[in-house]
Amino acid sequence: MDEIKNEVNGILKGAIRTAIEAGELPINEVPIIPFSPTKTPEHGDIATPIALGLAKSAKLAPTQIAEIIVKYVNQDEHPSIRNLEIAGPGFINVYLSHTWLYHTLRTIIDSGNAYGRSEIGTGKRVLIEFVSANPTGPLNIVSGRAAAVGDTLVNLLNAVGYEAIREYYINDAGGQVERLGESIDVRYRQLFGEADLEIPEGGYQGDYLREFAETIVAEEGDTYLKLSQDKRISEFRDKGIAHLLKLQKTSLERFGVHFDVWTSEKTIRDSGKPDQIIDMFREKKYLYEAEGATWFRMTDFGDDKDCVVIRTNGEYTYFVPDAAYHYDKYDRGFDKVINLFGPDHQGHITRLKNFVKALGLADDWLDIDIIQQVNLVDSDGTRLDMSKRQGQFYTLDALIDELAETVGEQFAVDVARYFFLMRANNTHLDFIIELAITQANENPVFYIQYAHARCCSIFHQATEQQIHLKPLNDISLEELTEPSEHELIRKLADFPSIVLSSATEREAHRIPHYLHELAGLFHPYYNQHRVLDTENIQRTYARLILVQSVQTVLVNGLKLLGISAPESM
RNA sequence: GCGCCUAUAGCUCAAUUGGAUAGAGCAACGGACUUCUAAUCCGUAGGUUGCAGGUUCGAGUCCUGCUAGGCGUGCCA
Repeated sequence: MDEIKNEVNGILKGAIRTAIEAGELPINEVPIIPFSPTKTPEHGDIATPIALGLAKSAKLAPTQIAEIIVKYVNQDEHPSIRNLEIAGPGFINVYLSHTWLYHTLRTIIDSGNAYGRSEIGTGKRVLIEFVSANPTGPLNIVSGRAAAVGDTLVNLLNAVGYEAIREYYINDAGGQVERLGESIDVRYRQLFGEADLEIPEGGYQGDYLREFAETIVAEEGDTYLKLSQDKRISEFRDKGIAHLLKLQKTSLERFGVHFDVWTSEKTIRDSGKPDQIIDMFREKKYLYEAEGATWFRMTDFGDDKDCVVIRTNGEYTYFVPDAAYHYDKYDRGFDKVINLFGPDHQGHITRLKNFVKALGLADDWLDIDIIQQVNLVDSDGTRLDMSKRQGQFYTLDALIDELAETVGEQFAVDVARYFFLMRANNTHLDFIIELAITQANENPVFYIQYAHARCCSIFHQATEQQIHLKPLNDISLEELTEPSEHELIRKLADFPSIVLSSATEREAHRIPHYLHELAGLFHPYYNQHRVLDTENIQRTYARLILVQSVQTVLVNGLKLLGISAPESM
């Protein structure tokens, strides 16, 4: 598609140049030619609104300009163009000769699992940090969404040439993990008769800590009661972090997400890098003392408030290790860094970006996207509210468990990933459990997977009928004359540009939509036309190539999403 | 109060970033299995894109002001 677009681009530019030289187009230079999508086949294969754009500077009616441009295209010299048409307010619709369709199929077959890949990011290293949940509880649904999106984003960036990695920041230092230690301490002592002890303010109420305390007692008995409270809490903190981190890792592995790098906040703090950051900020006069604390002049960067970086008790607020962490990312040589944050980190975005700016790094070096909230919608339409602090929350594991009950483990992961990926990141996502399981028949995931299974089935049948694929050069693709076949090929031709734009715009949801559309063209085709037909073996060979191409794109697309492509269902 | 996000068919969402007649899927109704898998297909229906202005050849998309919801907002992360 891109090749042919370039060719058409060149032809139109040539026509415009000649028109200017002939004095028919009163403009100074040949403009960049925009292409707009053709929604229906009546609009041709490629369309451009260039005449609309030139209307103002040329002081001519758009249709008039379009006519002039078309007049200067010598169609005899360009066999790839079948026809040019002026339509609507002045669009130039380009109808391509069918050879490009067949060429597309050859490209897909030749490229195989590399079809869709491109090289815009070659030589650039990108780090994507996502999930990074506090090690104070199991992963919840929003973390699951972030995991699916981040994982796919890395796949997408790698597909377009970047060298992208997955990184998890472990918040194993600071106030929250202190509360974790205290909470475990309470649960532990409750098991030794102190029933009226309560979880402290800001602590963690969830049952998982009760269970964890029981495990400790079962394994080590009352040994911790002999320690001082401070010592005991710090032991429990470290034990708890290790335990919950392991739990999170297990959930992520189950969900098919493998992080390349795990960075510990505690390690960052202990490295002395935060101290260097503070020194650097002090040197640059970004800091001042007030009310017994040390403040950062956030207002210098356009924010409406300054913020505390060293508390009155002498400890750093999380900003300092966070700034140090990002400087560390920079030190590791990444050309670009992307963070996916949960909805509760809104306020952190501007500040972190400002800190990064204060470190002297480029404004667009760090991009931060919010992965919005997920509402689990119950069968009766009620939304389950989730808050870790109140102990009432839906874990990623619980969700997969629930899905797996009806559709099995593999599909449960597939369905969850698809649902998390099908919506734009910044929209609130309603996860309708009913649609994911009870109505499995109408499920978009199955719809796509079923299309793939049907492709496989056709090849299976072909083998049974002793029909064997021939080399591409021996097959006459001109047998593919049905409009539905051409429409399918056009859709297949779109795939690389969809992958490219999803990657660069970080809009992973376009892939699920695209695959659903592709399946939506394939199923009707399958129902209306037989692929295997011994009466017409030449056409059979050609159609098998088409089916193989569809299969290839489905596999490549699903792979980007981390969703399986079953051969039979 | 201020900042960010969201508002599109009964429901959940798209719309290639300013392009042609705003599209899918659910849910509803009627049809199609001696056929490469009926987890499929075919047909019917659904809209003042939250409201009011503005920018221009052209606005769901951009600017302003409202309305409603979500999140955030100087020593939690």
